[in-house]
Amino acid sequence: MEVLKALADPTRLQMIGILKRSAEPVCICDFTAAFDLSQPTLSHHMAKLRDAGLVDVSKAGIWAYYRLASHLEPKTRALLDVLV
Amino acid sequence: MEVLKALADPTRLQMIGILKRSAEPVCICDFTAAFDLSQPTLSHHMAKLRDAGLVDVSKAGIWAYYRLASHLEPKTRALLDVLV
DNA sequence: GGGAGAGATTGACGTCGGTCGATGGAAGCC
DNA sequence: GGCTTCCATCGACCGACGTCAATCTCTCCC
Repeated sequence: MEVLKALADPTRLQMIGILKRSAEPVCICDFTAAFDLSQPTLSHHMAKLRDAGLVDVSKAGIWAYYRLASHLEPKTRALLDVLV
Repeated sequence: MEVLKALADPTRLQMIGILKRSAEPVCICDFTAAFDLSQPTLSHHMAKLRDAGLVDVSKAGIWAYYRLASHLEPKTRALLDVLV
């Protein structure tokens, strides 16, 4: 349910799509370059995805690298396979 | 996307679940009995589902019978199979 | 025609959510 | 230490959403 709400936003769905298609973790700075939205807004969206358990974050020095959560529930994974 | 927003509400997701599990069309009066929400609220939710193309409605005299839309996109059908 | 019942629509209210600017905090570099 | 850069958080604004009471529309039946 919280997952569903997190995905029911165009920006976040696009974010998840990028993360799903990317083998490498992606830093916020890449999203700010791609999305024509302010950095706080993207950070807010990423927090929603994080709270929903959809992404994992790892900080490396100054940068924060996000990737699709490694251990998703089968139901959630099926959802992502349908959506993105 | 609009489908996703329509499903990202507990009441509407439950409604869709009822319709998906029911072989017979369901009238609004059945929902008002089941949901402890006012009739206008349920009508409003049903309108959202209708606008998203998720349900079909057929009026029979006084009653309005709803059922899962007969021709759903494969993607949408897969979504429902995962969610409900 | 007139009354009754089912459902849709309207108007209003409170809350939630997306967005931004400003600020805060941590890490690296001079 | 001081500066810069990246990211998170805060405060505020505004539009969207869920909810209800009241009203409207339509159909059926007397």
